[in-house]
Amino acid sequence: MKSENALTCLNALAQEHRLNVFRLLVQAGEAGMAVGELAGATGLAGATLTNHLHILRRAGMVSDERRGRVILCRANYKQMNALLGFLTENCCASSEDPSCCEPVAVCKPTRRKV
Amino acid sequence: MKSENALTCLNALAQEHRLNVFRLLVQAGEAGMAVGELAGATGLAGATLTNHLHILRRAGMVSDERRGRVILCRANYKQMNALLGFLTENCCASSEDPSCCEPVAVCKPTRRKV
DNA sequence: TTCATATTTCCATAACTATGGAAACATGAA
DNA sequence: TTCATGTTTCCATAGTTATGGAAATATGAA
Repeated sequence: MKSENALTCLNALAQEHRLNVFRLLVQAGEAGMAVGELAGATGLAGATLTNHLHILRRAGMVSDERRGRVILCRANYKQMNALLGFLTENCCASSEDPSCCEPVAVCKPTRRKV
Repeated sequence: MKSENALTCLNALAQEHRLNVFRLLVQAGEAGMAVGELAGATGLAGATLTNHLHILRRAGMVSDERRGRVILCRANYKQMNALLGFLTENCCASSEDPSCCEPVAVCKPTRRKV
């Protein structure tokens, strides 16, 4: 991920309601959440939520799919991982301090299919 | 890290010049960089840079130390790692999608002193 | 003390962002 | 077609953020 993209992603997440929406979508997982559900969960007015979703979409953090009248939103884990990759490289890559990368408990101990 | 803090950190990094400053400090490592050096490297006016540094400091991403007439700034890796931890948990923790966490090359393969 | 250098604070201005009402658009049901 | 529902677009307003000049502060050197 280029720093330009990372900026867009950081920006998308650097707002209370958008971070909240993203977390809700992460919790919802594959099932996703309809825009209306998100509106209910966050208490945001429709137009406001649409604006925030637009910013998350442009950043590639959220994708959506129309299902009849509702639009189902999902968190885009790939993009989130790309962002984490960027931040990790830009936190650790050029540093000589060996302790720099250590303490992050990076991911829940899920089985990895290496 | 609480989501309130994460927001402050995200916000600190979600700006072109601040991300740039932070990356420069990461590259500089332990040696750090003086405010004046940062001004030279970024081309920002003093007052502008001070404002950005203030935001990075408040977020705990940058610490500084006076050395005579210059003020030496350093990236705070601990805070960066805490932010990465927050994001990772909020990307992966509650998800049932096993592929979610996989592709992140989290840290450069440094020797770890487990 | 006086001076030069480094940085910050103060302040005004310009630019951007968040908010939400009202109208428009999209879809499916009757 | 008509209607109800879900979502977006349009637009104005209020609030926040970025920028940098000028003055102030801090430090060390002469």
